[in-house]
Amino acid sequence: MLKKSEAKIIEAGFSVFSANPTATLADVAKEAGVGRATLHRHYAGREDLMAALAMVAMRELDEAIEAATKNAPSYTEALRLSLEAIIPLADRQMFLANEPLDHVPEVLEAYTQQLEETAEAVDAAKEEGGFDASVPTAWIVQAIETLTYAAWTVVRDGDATPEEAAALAWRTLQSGLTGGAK
Amino acid sequence: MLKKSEAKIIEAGFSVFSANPTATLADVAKEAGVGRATLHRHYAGREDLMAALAMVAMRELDEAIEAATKNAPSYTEALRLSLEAIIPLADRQMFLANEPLDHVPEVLEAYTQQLEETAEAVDAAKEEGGFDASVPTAWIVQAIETLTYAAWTVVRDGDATPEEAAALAWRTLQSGLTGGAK
DNA sequence: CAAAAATGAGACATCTATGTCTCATGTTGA
DNA sequence: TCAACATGAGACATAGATGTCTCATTTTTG
Repeated sequence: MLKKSEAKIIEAGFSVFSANPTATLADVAKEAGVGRATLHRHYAGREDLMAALAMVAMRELDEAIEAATKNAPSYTEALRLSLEAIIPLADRQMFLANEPLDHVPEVLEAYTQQLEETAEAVDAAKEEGGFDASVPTAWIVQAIETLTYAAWTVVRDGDATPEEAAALAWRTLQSGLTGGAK
Repeated sequence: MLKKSEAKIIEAGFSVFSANPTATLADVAKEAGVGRATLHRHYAGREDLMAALAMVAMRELDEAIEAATKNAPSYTEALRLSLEAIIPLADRQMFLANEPLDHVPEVLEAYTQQLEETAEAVDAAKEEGGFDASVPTAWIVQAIETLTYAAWTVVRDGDATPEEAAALAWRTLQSGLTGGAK
């Protein structure tokens, strides 16, 4: 459990960096209603803070997926439910995608594990016939990631509700966007 | 036509910023084999340089698409050919996606126009039956963009050749990744 | 060749984010 | 209540990137 100040700083970090990835630590402290020195007492520097945010973000993703797929009837359906569950979280976390955190071992390990879990889920769905076994797993994983991003984008732009965006992303993955001839 | 130094600086900009989006102007000048002052003589600052890079990148995209689709038999096929043509250019330009250039009117206008052209192409493809008319154009445009990014990523990671990646991206868009039941 | 333009190198000033430290104040828990 | 602890405010030093300027040299152009 995080202490009170730490929680406020983390929350402010998500809020401020989502709006502006190059925001200052002073901006974060201000948003958190906390002195700049206090921020430094808890997080040694920008990189530490970013790493902490990344860890929280990945834990939130894990929990959301866990909750969404607890009673899923199949691996394929679990992937669909995961996609749906993740989209609302995306706007809190997308800024992390552009942060160079690979050299923080803890973060790298957690991220790698998440990718592996997705790959395993995709492989399991392939077994069920949910995905074509001849399509590389690496591509399916990448497509899931980027279509999640696409879904978040259209929601952000007001072009769709989260539910609509999730449905579109899943349809794109599963059956594509082709229409019948006119 | 760019002068010699300007061309070298632009090329160095693509190279250096692709590898590290937060690289210094000094890094760019060094890579260009040019004095730092010379860089400033041509581009007032980082933002100017980024805007110039963005304009060049968009012109390159335009030209690649123009060349690839000149003799396309249909709008749908033109989109497929465009996707294929764009992927090899992506690694030069992806760093621009995370730059906040919206407040440079020239860049914003060019970017908006590119999106509009894509939307028009998608609408035309819908007329042909290439895409389901009931799927929002905004989603299709977004899916094309993000799957292009996905394709670039798997190529970068060595998981596919550009041709394979283009084929996978197009298949995902058109017919999805579903397999038959096992 | 001679004038004009472009360049390289480096000095210089500036600005901003960052990180550290101190001290007075406030908060919490025993 | 009282002692340990956390915090806010602000001063301070630093480092790095940026932008400007000068001057000698090179390159281009007419």
